[in-house]
Amino acid sequence: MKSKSSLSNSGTVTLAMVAKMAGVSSSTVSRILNGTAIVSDDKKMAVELAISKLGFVPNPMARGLAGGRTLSIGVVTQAIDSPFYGAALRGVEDELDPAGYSPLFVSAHWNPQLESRCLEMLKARRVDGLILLNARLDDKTLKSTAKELPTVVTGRSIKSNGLFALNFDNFAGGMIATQHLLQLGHRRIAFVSGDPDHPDANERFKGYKTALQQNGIEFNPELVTAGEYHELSGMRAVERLLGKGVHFSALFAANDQMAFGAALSLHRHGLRVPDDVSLVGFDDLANSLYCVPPLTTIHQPAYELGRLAAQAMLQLLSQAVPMVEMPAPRLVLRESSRRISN
Amino acid sequence: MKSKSSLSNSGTVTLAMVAKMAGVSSSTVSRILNGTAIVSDDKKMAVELAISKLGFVPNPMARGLAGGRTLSIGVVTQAIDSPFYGAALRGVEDELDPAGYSPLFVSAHWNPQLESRCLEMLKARRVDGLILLNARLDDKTLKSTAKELPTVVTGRSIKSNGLFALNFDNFAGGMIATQHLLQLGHRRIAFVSGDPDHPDANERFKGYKTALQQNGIEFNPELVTAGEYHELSGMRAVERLLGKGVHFSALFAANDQMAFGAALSLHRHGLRVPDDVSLVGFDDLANSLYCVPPLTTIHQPAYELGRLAAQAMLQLLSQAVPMVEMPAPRLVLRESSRRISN
DNA sequence: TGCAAAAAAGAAAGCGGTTTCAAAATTTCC
DNA sequence: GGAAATTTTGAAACCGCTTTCTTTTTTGCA
Repeated sequence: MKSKSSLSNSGTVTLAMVAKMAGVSSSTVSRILNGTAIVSDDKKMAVELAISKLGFVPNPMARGLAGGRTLSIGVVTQAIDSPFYGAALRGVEDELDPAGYSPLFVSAHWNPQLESRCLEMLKARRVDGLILLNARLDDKTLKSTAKELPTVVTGRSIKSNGLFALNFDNFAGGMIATQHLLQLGHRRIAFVSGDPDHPDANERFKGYKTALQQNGIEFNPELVTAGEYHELSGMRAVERLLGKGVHFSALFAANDQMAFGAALSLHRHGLRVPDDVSLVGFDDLANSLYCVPPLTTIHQPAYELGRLAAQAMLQLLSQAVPMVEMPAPRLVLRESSRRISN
Repeated sequence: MKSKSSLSNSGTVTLAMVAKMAGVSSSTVSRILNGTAIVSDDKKMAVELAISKLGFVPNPMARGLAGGRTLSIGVVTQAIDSPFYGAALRGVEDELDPAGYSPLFVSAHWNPQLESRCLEMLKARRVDGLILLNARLDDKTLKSTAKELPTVVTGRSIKSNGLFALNFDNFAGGMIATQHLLQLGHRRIAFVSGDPDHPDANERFKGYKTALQQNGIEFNPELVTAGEYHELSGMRAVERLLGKGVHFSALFAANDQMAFGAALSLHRHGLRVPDDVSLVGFDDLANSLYCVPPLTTIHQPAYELGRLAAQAMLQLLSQAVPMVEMPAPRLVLRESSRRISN
């Protein structure tokens, strides 16, 4: 019933209003806004004055429609509530924000089909670029989406036009963790692997095997059992190991979450960490530092991963060849591992 | 150098193309898309056929520009990488997605100024609604933004037009936790409070005091110390308590993260949980279930909080009066608390 | 069967910017 | 000093969709 302005046209100041107030054409205002062309100083001042006077904020919609850019970049993660991805997302956010880009987060829950749907959705929203954190889609699909949109992926090594991959050296990480245990005198080191579908899980496993081998210790399949990267699977893994009567003085879990589960299960069985079994995780989640006992683990810089991915994206967007590299894995020594007793 | 299509006009199918293929006007296609008016069945079929044949996906930009709606809703959280907010965000995501809305997440890091900037940014992006998870801005500001945009806030009780508040009963939660400890025979129950700026922290504190009082136990300020809702502050709190030589048989931390820190500190001092001191947290984070020992805590349904907030938003958006309510707090009994050992 | 009223479909005007193209204002240079 | 080359600026088309306003087609009823 109101006489006018039921829509957003009420308080909205438009570029045209700025132009009128400054006594120039809207093209000029646009050019100043985007730095698209040289504008005389006096007009520039007049426009800037008008902008601040009116409190003008460009409408991203209109910009997107007209300019073909949305200043938003799609970020597909596997689970927004995962401690690992959470940190990465924050890194992305922190890096993108000063550049004027907004991240659009979607979770694919490790489901390739869902992941493609997410991609479709992001494309429909006309994001300017795509960051895929540990995507589950195959290389071919990724390469083809990279043809349409600048893409940064993590967790795999792959090269293509418009595509940049940021990979952490999971193999080295696996080796370092195992070597650490070896140096402490452990010989029977159990391993809780991650989902074999995750390439990073396999790399960590390979690191484990290689370290053993390099130290002249035969790989014993009995000592390894599969987990699924979450706490419960870590618990179950230990149950299985113990249930089969397998003896081990140390346990290396392919990620921290499983290590937490393992620690609990060990505790339930009256085995103390690290006195009875040394425990090493992988990732260095925020609360690995605060669990009891604090967990020795391989530091994977999730936050930095996010920042780097975003940085690479920004470079891709400006036609540059991304020049970023992941830090090398390193061991964080805490209290869950110790020299073998007796 | 390519002859054409440097912009997005290459593979993009537009509504106009659908219209042409179906032999109708674009208005008709739009109407079918939005259900804005009745369209004869034969045209509808033709259009739907054309849509699927062409693989047409409406451009949200254009939609937003023309229709004034963006189908996106702004969600301001405090820290995207916090375990608590992570779960809530996932709830928001899960609820919004089927309705066709996309969340736009931004983190304010508990900084009111940053929070206003986030709001500005979201408004500039023309979101259709705002969900504020435990905002730090004052009620007045919230009420005024609610005038512009449907708003859902959590963590406070406030009523206004276009504003819906979803509050968890932190007071009751605090009482329940304390009563639990009391029932186990504890009399000297230490309390690690949260940041006094958080209204929810204060409510929990009040719950603690009230429970004591109801059981005829005098409140002893010596037993309470302030934390800041993160692990480290929980550690420090225990250090302080122990440093002052304060004796306590149980400790109630105003959130799980501080409880984790407290547990570690207790461990460092050779105090066993729960044998020497019972520990109760608040929130029931995902890994409270997997720490050693699993933490007795007050369940706060973070995921559901997110869902409910999103649900309320959807109802607000459809002009309805939101009909959602937070579940009552409940104790989750685990292994960090036990009857006092005289 | 014929005409007014209702329903369905189309034409066209935005939404708020960017960008191309052409005109006006400056420079440059012989 | 004036024509030609340049630099600034403006007018207008357009991005892809929604919506108002008409026009055309149906339907209802005498």
